[in-house]
Amino acid sequence: MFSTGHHRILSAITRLGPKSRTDLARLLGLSKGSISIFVRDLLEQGILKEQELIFSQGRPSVTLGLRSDAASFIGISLHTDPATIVLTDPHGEVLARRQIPRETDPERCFSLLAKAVQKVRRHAEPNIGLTTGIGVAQPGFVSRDRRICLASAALGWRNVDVAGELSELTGLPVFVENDTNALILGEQLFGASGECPNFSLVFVGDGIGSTHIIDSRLYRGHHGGAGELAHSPVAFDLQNALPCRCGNRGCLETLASLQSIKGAARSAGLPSEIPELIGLANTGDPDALRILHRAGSALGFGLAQLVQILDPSQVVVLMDAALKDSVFSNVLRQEMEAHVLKRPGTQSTLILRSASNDSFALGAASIAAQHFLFGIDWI
Amino acid sequence: MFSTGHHRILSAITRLGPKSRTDLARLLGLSKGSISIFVRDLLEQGILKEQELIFSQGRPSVTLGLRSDAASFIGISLHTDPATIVLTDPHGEVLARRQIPRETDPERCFSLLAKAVQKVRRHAEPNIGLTTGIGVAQPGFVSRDRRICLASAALGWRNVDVAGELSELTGLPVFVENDTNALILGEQLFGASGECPNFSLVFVGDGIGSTHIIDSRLYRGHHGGAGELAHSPVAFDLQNALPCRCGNRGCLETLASLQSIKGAARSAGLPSEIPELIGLANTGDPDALRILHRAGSALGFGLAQLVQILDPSQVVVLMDAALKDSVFSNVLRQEMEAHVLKRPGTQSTLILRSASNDSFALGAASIAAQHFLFGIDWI
DNA sequence: CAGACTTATTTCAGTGGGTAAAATTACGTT
DNA sequence: AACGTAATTTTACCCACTGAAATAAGTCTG
Repeated sequence: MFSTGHHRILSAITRLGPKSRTDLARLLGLSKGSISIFVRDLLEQGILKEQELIFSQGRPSVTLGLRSDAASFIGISLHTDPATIVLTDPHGEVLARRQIPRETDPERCFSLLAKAVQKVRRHAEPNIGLTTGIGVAQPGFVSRDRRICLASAALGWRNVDVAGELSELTGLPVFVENDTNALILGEQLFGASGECPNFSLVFVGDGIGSTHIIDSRLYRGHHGGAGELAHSPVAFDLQNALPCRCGNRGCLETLASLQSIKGAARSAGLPSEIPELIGLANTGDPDALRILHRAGSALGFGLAQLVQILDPSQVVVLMDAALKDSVFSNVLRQEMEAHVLKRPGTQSTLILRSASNDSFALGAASIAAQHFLFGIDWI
Repeated sequence: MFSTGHHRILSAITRLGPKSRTDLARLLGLSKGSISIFVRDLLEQGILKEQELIFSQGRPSVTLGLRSDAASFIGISLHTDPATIVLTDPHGEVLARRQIPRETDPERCFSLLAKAVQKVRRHAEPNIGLTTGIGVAQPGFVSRDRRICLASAALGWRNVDVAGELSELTGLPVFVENDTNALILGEQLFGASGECPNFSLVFVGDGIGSTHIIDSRLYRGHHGGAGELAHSPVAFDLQNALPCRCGNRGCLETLASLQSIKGAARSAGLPSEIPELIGLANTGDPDALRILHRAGSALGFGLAQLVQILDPSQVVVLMDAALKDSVFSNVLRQEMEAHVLKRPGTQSTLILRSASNDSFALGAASIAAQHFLFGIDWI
């Protein structure tokens, strides 16, 4: 239907914002003639719209933007227990959302999800674009073709044909992706990092997840294990190195994940819920401060490793809102800066952001959006 | 002259070894018809040759291989003081070599290099391929177009137009690259890692250099600073963290570089030359053992970080031959394995290799070779 | 050993994704 | 109204590549 030319145009406009035909020709290295034809197709299909006239000398250029009703996308997050289902437009605006219990039995899970998808679609305004696909974000490993869940400890799944089953029930194409990968793809498509060809994202939750966009593409690692920053070693002296559930010692996860923070709080006789712990720290409680300090500096240390090895243009750290506004953040930033090579003007920037409820589901939806907008081989 | 089709064929054959036309069609996703035409051109130009008949059922397939006399390439290493100049064939065989003092004054340096290049070319057998280009491997930062040395502390150069000057003097196209980058490109083209789309290389010398091939392409980092593994932090507890020349504390380089090993040996009143130190360690000297052990485990620790963050298919560590056959290697491997997530069958493999005198020059030559074989946009 | 079969390679007439340049459009300015 | 400028469209053409048919060069089989 659409050729790479069409998809490249959509890619540029989604990432860089509205552009004129002449801009696109320059940007993509195509002739104005080709752009003209591609754009006509996209206008006819109701995917682009002529948006704004820019006056200077000569004929005004007309910027082309994505139509909000070009299409719509379903995103499903299985990251935490209430599973989240969202319906978004091509700009990442949430048109409808829903939460349902996350079943671990595949059959029942998919059946509930399919029903929720129907409800979400019916619940949305009538004048939205045709829904073109479903993205699923789930913890664990996923096959390279984005169809099969190879293994997920959290869900207890092995070799579950998620795409096949869910596609059968809903009649829509389904794309499955690891949850943190989905997050960074969402950041790339819907977020502020669209122009960056090289950046990394780290998610701090019960565990720690990381992923990288390299050369504008998701980098999975050779065995699909890139982004195991959680198990990057931070404690060199084995006396202090805590044992990790992975069997090794000194992993970042043993110091900086929410689980480990809660564990440390419990051992110190403090409340193990994060908001309470941060409240205590704010009152100056030395134990609470010590725990948060240690966690923050461990993460900063791990991020410094990442920056030294990959030199991304930016690192986005996504975390609980409470955590983001606590000592944790400050220490994290300080410690990272203390361990990163100083080269003025060419440093990687650190962006701290609080995760929303829909972050993962939005990321999932962005994968379906990518497939619609950019075509199949942009994986 | 040659289209991407030709270059893709050469790329496949260089990396994967001789292949039949049908293999190439399948491998590159082109029709047999196109391959036929491209191959005819390459045979006519004397770049490929029909090599071997493979008999099975049906018409035997004929494998196509690179002709050794298709072309020849100059590689210049400015990595250490005697600069090395080699002339190689397309397989990375050294046809002639020469060493000259490494001048730091650009004018004089280039003039000497140009003369050495002429001598090397004259010195080689007469029946070799036309020399098509010069690669230069040098410490420091290089512009993205591979022409200018932006900054090199070791040479004291800033914004030196290496390609321009050397090209003027020799009449050959010149490609400049950071030394460690040249190393990994040589490994990719001439070495055993050609098939790997994702691998990393770490060089242990006076400093520590690292680079990554991601998706078959050299990854430089967003500011050209990927591969600063040397300044990745390994010492978490600041009491033990040594100050690094970069201004931070606890960098890998403060523990595992040859400089730091020699420094530690000197402080302990031991001989500061590596072979002697290793000799001592072999006799069981506790101080020598301690120093080598600490260096090895620091590097293993850093490599574990790299593996966790990037998940390469393999990590090649290039070092002094003596070092490679010492405790250092064993400890390095152990420490890395102790800190890498265990996932059977999908681990990154560690390859230890001793650096030869020509390693950097060969890497440099491989860049000229890449340009000839793969065309300009493969950077 | 002839003919059947199999597989590799070449030939050849399209096709689709582009390009380059001329023509057209739509503004401002004089 | 005429002119200058820059954006866009039209038009004629190019070329890399495809798919199918033809050809080549072997093995296998009765």
